Amino acid sequence: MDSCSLRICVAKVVVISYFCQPKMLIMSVVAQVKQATSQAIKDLYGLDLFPSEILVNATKPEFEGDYTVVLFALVKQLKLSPDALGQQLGTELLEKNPALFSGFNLIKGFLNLVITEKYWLDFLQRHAADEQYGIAQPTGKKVMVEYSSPNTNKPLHLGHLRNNFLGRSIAEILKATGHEVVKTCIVNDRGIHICKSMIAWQLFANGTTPATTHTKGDHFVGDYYVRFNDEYKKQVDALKAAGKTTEEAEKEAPVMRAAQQMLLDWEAGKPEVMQLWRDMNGWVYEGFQATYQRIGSDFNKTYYESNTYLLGKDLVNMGLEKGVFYQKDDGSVWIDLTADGLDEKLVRRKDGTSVYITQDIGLAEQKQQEFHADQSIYVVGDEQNYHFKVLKLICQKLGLPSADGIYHLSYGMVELPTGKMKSREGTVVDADDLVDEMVSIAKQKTEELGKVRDFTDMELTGLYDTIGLGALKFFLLRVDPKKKMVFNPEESIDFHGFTGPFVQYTHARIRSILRKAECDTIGDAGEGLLPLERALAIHLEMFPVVLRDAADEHDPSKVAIYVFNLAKTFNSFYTEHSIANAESNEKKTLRLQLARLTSQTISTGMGVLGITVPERM
RNA sequence: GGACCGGUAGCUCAGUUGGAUAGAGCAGCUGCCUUCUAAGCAGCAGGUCAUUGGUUCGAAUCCAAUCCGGUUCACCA
Repeated sequence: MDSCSLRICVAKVVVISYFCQPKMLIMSVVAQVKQATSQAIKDLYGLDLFPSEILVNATKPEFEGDYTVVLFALVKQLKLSPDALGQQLGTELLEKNPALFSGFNLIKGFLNLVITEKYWLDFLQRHAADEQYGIAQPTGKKVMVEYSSPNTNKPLHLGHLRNNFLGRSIAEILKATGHEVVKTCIVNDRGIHICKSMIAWQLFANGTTPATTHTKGDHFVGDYYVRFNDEYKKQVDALKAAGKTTEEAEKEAPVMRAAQQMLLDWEAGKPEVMQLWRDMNGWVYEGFQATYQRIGSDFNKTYYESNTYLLGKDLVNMGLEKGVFYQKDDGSVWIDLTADGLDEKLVRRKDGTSVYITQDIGLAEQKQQEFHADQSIYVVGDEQNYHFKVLKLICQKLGLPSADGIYHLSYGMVELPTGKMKSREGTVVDADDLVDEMVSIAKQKTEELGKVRDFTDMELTGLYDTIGLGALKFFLLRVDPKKKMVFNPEESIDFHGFTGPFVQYTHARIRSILRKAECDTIGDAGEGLLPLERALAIHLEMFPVVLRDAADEHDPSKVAIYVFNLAKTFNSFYTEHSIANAESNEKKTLRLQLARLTSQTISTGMGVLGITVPERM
């Protein structure tokens, strides 16, 4: 099989259970509504319910109110009519929580509650100038996130971008929710696929290098990997034409034999092979580094398979002693997972060498000893779901301390409108090319609009990168990671609607106002919240909860969706009400608070997605 | 064959610990720039939530079966 099925990306994250987090100074509105409702039911009917058992939704726009308690479940337990229960509960809630509720109405089984104006005004006053809004206090928990994890035989492609953006983002989300994060990467720098590039280089390169050909190193090496496969196919065809079966031809093709010999030489440490291997990997790393820098990937610790591929051997012995593993007559070592609904799995070949999963067992243990993380997240494609299920199970059976913390953040493949990307058909979308194209379209659109003609060249370059990469990252992160997604070049290049540039644009507009308006957010905000002002405040208040949900579910798309809706809400408000020329000083203060907190929240939200937001665009 | 994942508007996606008339964006159609950036806003149109049956006050959401698509089950990584 093609070597692109190697572990392409891996990342580990530790999930911290909710109750471990320090209490937020102020509970979210929804939490308060649940709490108050729980208390009211206890006082009125003597029924003890956890706040979490009470269903509270945002009130639908067509009804009056901010949040809604769904009564049906309670109706049944309390044997009351929805109307009677709603009236009693609404009255009680209002009476006991005058600072929280200012009114209620009842429609069928839904108790719609109006939150007091003062609550929202206090909320804005408290956070308007808070640059840390949404950022949680430290939890004391440590999480490892392993992501990116490339092979050194070819450049990064579109699939790697989803992995890199996800890994980086989940790391930032975990940081924002108070966890200490260690970002790691495992580089697959050895094996038959690397040898293929090396053989092709020896045969066809005439000693050229990235420097002499002015080629980015990873692309240079990738070209020889392709060259190998071309040559291999040619030789196989020739052998078949000479009467060999397909199987024989594939085995006997001279380039394949040479690659296999080279792998043996590498394992034996043959000096000239090692030198070539180091040189070519060096070229690749230089290329990767450039790409990583551009897309914003970085790592606290990089592991190399050439160092880790022998790990786990002692753990196999331990497993044999413990009786977790068993040995077959031919000497190979296995674990029987049929009782867990899985199959038997080989952990050591009959020749004594270890297999992929054995290395991973060893590496999990090494990471644990090195960093003592509470959780270890692997950002790896869903084609390896089975692998990680088995990995965790084996580690658990071995009783390794790292076992329970293993979490596979599995994501779906990125497909094109025409179907899957296939290197043989030349439909692989190269990461560098794609980034270049996005940036160049950002340039073109920006020039068309002509709003930043006074920018210096350096500022313009920065802006194009911000917008082009923002569009790309947002496009890949706005979808639930678990699901496969279709990358439509035309749609992804759109800068309108549910896109990164839409959110960035909203931010730039707000910043423009704040620059001119002297940011006067302290002061009397008056009374009489208008519907759009209230809607924006409600939206802003949800941010910390959204971040926490995204962390708990390892899902950056929650943040992307939130931040888009926030921008949309702001834009409606912006169109309808003037901020700088508000009807009164109080209104101006209030709207500046709203604007400032919105820009801050957009900035933080986009920040955890790895997207920067411009001051102007 | 076993296991797992998915099927929601023409397209790309939200919504799934069961709750109000299933939501966005794009594409299509109407309006809105002498006023804080129109990369924007307001509106129209667009649905058998794969199919069938079940559970119940209530199902896109839960259960069963079926159809379709994908991944995986290597002495590959």
